[in-house]
Amino acid sequence: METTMKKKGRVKATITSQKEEEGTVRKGPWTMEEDFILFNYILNHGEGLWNSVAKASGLKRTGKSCRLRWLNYLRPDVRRGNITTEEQLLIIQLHAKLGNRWSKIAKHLPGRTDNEIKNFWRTKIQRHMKVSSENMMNHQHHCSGNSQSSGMTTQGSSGKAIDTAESFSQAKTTTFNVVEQQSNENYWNVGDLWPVHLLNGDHHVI
DNA sequence: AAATTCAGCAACCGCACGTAT
DNA sequence: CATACGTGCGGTTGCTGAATT
Repeated sequence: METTMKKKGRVKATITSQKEEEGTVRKGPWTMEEDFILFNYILNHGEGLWNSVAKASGLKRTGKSCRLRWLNYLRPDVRRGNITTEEQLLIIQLHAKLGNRWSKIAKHLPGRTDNEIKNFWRTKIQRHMKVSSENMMNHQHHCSGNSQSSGMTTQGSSGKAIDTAESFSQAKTTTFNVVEQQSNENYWNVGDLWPVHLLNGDHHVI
């Protein structure tokens, strides 16, 4: 997977968004106004046909960007932060079964997005696994010396993390405690957008 | 108190796949 | 059947705030 050189995306994106040239596609963080527009539009017209959403709503965003914003943030049933112990375990188990099929895993966790699960996995679990495997390596050096199989699979490009569930759930009971996360204070609450929905008297979505 | 490092997360990109023409 | 287009997915980047030095 050669993706190391290919993206410098967000910095450039932010700059262009600041310049705000006419007719160009906006990138980077969403503003509250944009959220408001998208939210309202989807309430009135429903999800799907994202390219049309992007055009018809007047947003200078790509359809992809609109979709992502809706799915990961604006959607009313989306739950953010505070991944419970049960959810953590479920993620581990599903990942052992499905590999990096984040959207599949997300389907088993109502309100969770593939992006959130993916981030959770990378930041919390993968990091933990790395530490564990380092510890294990040290331990092996001391004990036997020649066993190559570490028992840790850090997930290659397509493989499944066969042993991660086991090792994680073991470790979890002893050392791994995911810090309860605050939902991002930097962002306006989706609830702030809800009154619009009610004002419109429009209930046919959701 | 200031500088530096680390961790978390939103959002981008490219690719793959499905459907329409 | 071939091509175009729209959508979804997974990997990656880089900003930001928190923690540490």
